[in-house]
Amino acid sequence: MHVRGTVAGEVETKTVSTSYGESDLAEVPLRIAAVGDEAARTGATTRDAGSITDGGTSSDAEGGTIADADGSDGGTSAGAHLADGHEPTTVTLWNKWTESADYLEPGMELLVTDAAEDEYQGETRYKTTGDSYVVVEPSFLVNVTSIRNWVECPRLYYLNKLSGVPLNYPVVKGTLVHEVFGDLLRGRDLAESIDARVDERGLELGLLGETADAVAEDVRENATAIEGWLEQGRLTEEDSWRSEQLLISETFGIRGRADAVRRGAPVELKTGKNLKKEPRFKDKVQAACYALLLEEHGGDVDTGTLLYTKNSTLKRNEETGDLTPAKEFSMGEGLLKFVVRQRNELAAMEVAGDIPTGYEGSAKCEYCFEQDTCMVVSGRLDQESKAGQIGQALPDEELEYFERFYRAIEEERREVHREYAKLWEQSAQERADDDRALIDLEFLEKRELEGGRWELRARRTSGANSKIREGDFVLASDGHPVRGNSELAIIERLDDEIVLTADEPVEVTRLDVYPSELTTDRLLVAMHDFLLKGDERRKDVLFGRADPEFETVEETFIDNNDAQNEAVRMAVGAEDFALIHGPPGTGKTYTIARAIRAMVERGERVLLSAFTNRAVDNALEALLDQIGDVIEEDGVASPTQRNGDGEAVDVVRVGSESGVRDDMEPYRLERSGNPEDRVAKLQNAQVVAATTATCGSRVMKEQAFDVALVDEAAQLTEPGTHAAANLAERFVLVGDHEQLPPVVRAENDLTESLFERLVDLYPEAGVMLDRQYRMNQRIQVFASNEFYDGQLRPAEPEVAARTLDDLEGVSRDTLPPELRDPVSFVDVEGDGGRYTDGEEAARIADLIETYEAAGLERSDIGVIAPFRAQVSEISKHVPDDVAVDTVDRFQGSSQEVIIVSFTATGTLEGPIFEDYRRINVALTRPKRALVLVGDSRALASDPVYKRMLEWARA
DNA sequence: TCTCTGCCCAGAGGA
Repeated sequence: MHVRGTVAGEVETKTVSTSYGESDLAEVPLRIAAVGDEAARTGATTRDAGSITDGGTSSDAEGGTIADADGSDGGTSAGAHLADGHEPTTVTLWNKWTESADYLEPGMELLVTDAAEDEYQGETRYKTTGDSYVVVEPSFLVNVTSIRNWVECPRLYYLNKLSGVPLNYPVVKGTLVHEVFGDLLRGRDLAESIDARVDERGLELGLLGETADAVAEDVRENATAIEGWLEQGRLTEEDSWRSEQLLISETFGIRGRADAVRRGAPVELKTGKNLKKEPRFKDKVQAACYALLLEEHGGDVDTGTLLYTKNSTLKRNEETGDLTPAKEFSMGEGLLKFVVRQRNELAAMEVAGDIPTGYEGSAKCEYCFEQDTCMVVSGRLDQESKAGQIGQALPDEELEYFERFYRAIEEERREVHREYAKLWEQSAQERADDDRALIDLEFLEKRELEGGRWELRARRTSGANSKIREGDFVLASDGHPVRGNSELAIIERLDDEIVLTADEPVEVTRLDVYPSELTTDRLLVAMHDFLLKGDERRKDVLFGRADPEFETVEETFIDNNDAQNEAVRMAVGAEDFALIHGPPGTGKTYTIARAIRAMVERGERVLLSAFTNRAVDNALEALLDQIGDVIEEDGVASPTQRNGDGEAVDVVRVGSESGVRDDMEPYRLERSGNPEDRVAKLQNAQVVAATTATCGSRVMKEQAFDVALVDEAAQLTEPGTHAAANLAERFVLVGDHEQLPPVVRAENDLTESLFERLVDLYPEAGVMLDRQYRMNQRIQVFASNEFYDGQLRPAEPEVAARTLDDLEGVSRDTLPPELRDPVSFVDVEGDGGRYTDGEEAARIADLIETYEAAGLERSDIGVIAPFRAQVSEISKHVPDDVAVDTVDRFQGSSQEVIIVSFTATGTLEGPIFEDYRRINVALTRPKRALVLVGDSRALASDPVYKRMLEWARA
């Protein structure tokens, strides 16, 4: 039977004499969550456990045997122990599993498979058996490559995570050969595959200075060896192959993608050489990880195959050694258990937030090719390290900064891991309710595509929403993302009918969001680069050791708005950085565009970035409008724009097809194509626009800029801002810290943006744009007084006086008197719902009808609510062409009329109302009319909302 | 259960 629970106290380790001699044991006090054949193993709820039908994994079979031998039945004892699970139960871990016990701390999760029940002084206990695996924090999914790196050296694993892997040819070639291998397994023609795969990586190859022909030849050499070996196998035996399978083990807490699975056993491809008889140890470890994954998915694996393709390209006379590419080895239980113990050590360290020293492993530093890097990082970060330290440690404030942000980023990572665990810990319905899955789909068809991939189609049977979008990676399954038949797929189209592509066919009935650590990884690397690779002068300024400097610029860039003009001057003249504070409607996007144009005219190369694709595209559009004036004069309609002097300005948007807005597609840099051509396109671009996440990509990290301009900077974490700023000599941040802060999963230091910190630290390095072009004077008053010290004013009399009367066919006189003022309040007591309010929704529907009757277009009206639930409630009451959304999603846009639903009865409770920046955003979206709908008693209970009420009713 | 965007996934290799 399997035992699962939470460590409830200190672990006691001792050595005892047994009939086999001396043995180690560790006694773990465990608060038991589940005991049984299935529920405990998977950590699933009892209800979920019942739905599992295939009890076919080998460990289950063994588990059953042990339970029978003991004469006890896991299923029945489960209920008994769950009921009195408050008192910790002692679980004894024997022999080598005591190693894993060493990492246990109270509060950690522990799983013991195939445990035996024990009576000791009238108390029920559990102990490991010969078949047991002990898994520490099983819900923390560790990557196979992470385990592989960790086994090589824990410090190497850490360095990889911290500094990332830069673009280099061996890695790109290795990836290409793997892709071709996958294609061959799916039956694609070799020559065709090579051409297609090399073409797809045109941009990267170009950056590496490679030509398509040379790379294709190199890949062909390796791939031909594989092809030959595959042919041999086909001739001699009935092979069943599966390529590139993503596997998740909820028992062992491992995830990974096997290159190939042949007759149920893993095959790993390596592009390097190995002249020894045996595979390298770390390669065996990798294969063993896949074996564990495959066992959980119903296999029984006792061999692994390593394929060293370079072996077959070597000449006999070059070296004496074993030149056969394929090396098979048998996988014993000892290796599998070793791998699990290593995984435990890694998981425990990650969960505790510790940093490895290298002493955990046995690798010899003098043989390590990362020795120098390791010593430098250890030295500069003042970390204990087996390799030793070189260089001077960073100043204390920088070390403190590193630790603070490392901790914060790792907390974010653990949140991502919790998302993985929900794949099996939550039921399908819970996942769907959480918008993380689309369930109950009707499978329509599968179709093999050219190149061996598959197109899958399914239809929705309900109108349920989810956060899944086109271009996303999802787990497509025939029922369960982890236990069922499941493939990593890409959403190609998402209407009532859903179109996906995947490597292998699945009869899709369910789609789950596949969480990604990518953003977290990039934040960590960005912080590392800032502290360890960055410019000393920048650090002096950002750590308050030197003041930011500005070159005086006399030129007038914008002649009817002093603050905007000053902002452009500061942006252009900044030696270090400049800050542009742009409250709602103050033309910050225009100001950015003007500043970029000025920089480009000075011959500078500019990076334009923001957190979201939408913000990047908005800013890019404004820039194109500026330089676009000249195109129209010249009649040049191409992505190459011309500047004021008639010189070509090359603008490139870097991003994925699904991320970039359709009208910016002509500017998007396609990654595939001829390497020389691709790289020229990027290197010649004077303006490159990309999200901050993309700025952390290998391709973007090869680029250098004079200036980085970051829009919506108040919504970026500090490391996120570095991702863009690291690529440039100086930077300009544009944003408004009185609007919404960065979105982070955990409560931590990431919630304050670099923008806000610098505004506080160096107010003189910034300008606030104080003229707004959006709101009627009456609408603007509250936000101006409450959030901008009364500094925000209408840019022109026309703006101050704008009303609905200005719109064609609209007359305020036909509105009821209470709606004629630009700001009105509609008191609705509400239905007392927590996250919805049907009465408010109904009232809002009436209001929309009233506005329509007065001649307003429905598309001119927007409705804002604090909760997603209320957004869908309102959507049920109002026509489709009225935009209804959360505050968060309305940021950055505006409407003629905005109706705000407060969704609170009696009191204002909950964190959503505590952040006043959210009301600032909601109240500053309208141009001509704002209607607040809510319960006046609730609103009056908070001083800020009370002032808002007084203003609205005045 | 408060809000929620990014990112071709994970792994690719050197000695």
